[in-house]
Amino acid sequence: MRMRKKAKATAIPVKQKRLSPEDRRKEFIRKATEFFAEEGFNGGTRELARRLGVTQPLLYRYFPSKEELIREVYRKVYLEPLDSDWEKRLSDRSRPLRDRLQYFYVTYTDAIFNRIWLRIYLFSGLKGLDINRWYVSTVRDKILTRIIKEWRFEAGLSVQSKPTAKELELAWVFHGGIFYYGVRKFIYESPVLEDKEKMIADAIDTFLIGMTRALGKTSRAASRNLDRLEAAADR
Amino acid sequence: MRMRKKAKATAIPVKQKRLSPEDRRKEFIRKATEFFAEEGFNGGTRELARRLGVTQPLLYRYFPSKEELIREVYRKVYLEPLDSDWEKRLSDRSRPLRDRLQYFYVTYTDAIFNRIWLRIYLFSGLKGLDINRWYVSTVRDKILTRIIKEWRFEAGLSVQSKPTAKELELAWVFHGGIFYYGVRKFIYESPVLEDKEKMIADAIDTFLIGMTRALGKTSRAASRNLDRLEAAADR
DNA sequence: ATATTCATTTATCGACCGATAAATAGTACA
DNA sequence: TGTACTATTTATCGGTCGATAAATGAATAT
Repeated sequence: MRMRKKAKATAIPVKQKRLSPEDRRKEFIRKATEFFAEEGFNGGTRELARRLGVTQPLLYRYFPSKEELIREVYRKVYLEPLDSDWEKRLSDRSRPLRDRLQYFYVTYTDAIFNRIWLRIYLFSGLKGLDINRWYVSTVRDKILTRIIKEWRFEAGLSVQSKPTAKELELAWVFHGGIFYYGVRKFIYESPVLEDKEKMIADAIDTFLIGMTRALGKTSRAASRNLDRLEAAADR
Repeated sequence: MRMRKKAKATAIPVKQKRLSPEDRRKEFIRKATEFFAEEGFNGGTRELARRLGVTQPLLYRYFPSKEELIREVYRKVYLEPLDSDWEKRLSDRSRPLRDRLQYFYVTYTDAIFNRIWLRIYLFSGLKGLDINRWYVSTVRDKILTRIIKEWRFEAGLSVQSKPTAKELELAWVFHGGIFYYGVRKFIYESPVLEDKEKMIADAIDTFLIGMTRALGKTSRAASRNLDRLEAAADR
């Protein structure tokens, strides 16, 4: 059934305000992110403008088109979780990999596990955009490949060659399992184990053991490492 | 930029056909599923009708509204992967749990790992519909709870009590990791390890070891079982 | 052959969409 | 205070949307 008539927005006569263009623009992008996260990218510019407390044509003074505004939203959302120093810390071999993974996934999920980020990510993912492909590649090349490299180092294996397809797949399943926790909590709004850090710790332990079991059997160092890991997992 | 004018659909004069109402209806739902999977639920009824080779108002002879047509799509998609005998087979204790899990996840993912199912699922999930909540609950109560129960049995633990939050969380991360494989392949269209069965086998091995490590330590049977599992994982 | 039935098409409605042009009003500076 | 500048609003356009009513025409019964 189609809505007959929308209750006319009671035009509360708020005194017209003027903001500096930069502030306006930032505010527009910020609120547009919230708006499109809830409504999807088919949300109308009129409703968006209403929530911004301005009229719809004003949007077009700041963005040449709705599509361009949405592109700004993408840029902000996709770059947000990546502007950290996680890459450096992930490679800091003065600490055990297990601790580094724990730190990385806690901070990374602090950045992306929220309704807005996840919904924008999923909406844009369904559109098959370049930026989404770029992000997935980045996760693979910058995060998972690095994790595999560090794991190989701790396992006493060669660090030079590219990760094998099997290594990558195990890392993806691990990463995806953690990611899905956020989807369950913020998209499906399903109850989850409240202690996120514990969930991550368990996933990491399982992942490291699984990696060593499935791929690290060939070296003595790997076996020693497995023992150590399993002992650590007892904590 | 907005499209100026759509190239008029060259009205190829296909002789008007009459189909039986039942066939028409089924065909409409089938094609509508494909259509909405690609375009999202904001796809227009005119374009849908064009792909069906009929005119737009005809849709309203078979469905009172677009919303009702979409509901039929939901019903079909959400029930499709569940009309199997997996629940029985998952509980068939004459076979090792590892094999049962392998069989279940191979057949389950055979059903849901395709572009259409996954996209409809994600689109509808973002709308926060009841049927999506119902499906997630079903996965938890019928699949994961069962898996935990069977795992407990093999581990020599009590089978009576409900799964703990921690057990459920480990199972969800496992399940989500596998699910994400399908998302990567069919939504992000990212390259994945082509051998799906191998991916599932590795995920299962890792999961079972992880479960026993994290939760099964208290019983002697569990320890024995762990040894057996680790031996099996060598295969 | 003619009448009846109903699947399907043609025509059209009102609402909403993104976008543009012109009018208005807040602000800064002389 | 007056004037120039521009942020913001009002008004409006063409297009698309879901939905409905009326006209058409293919199958079926008589």
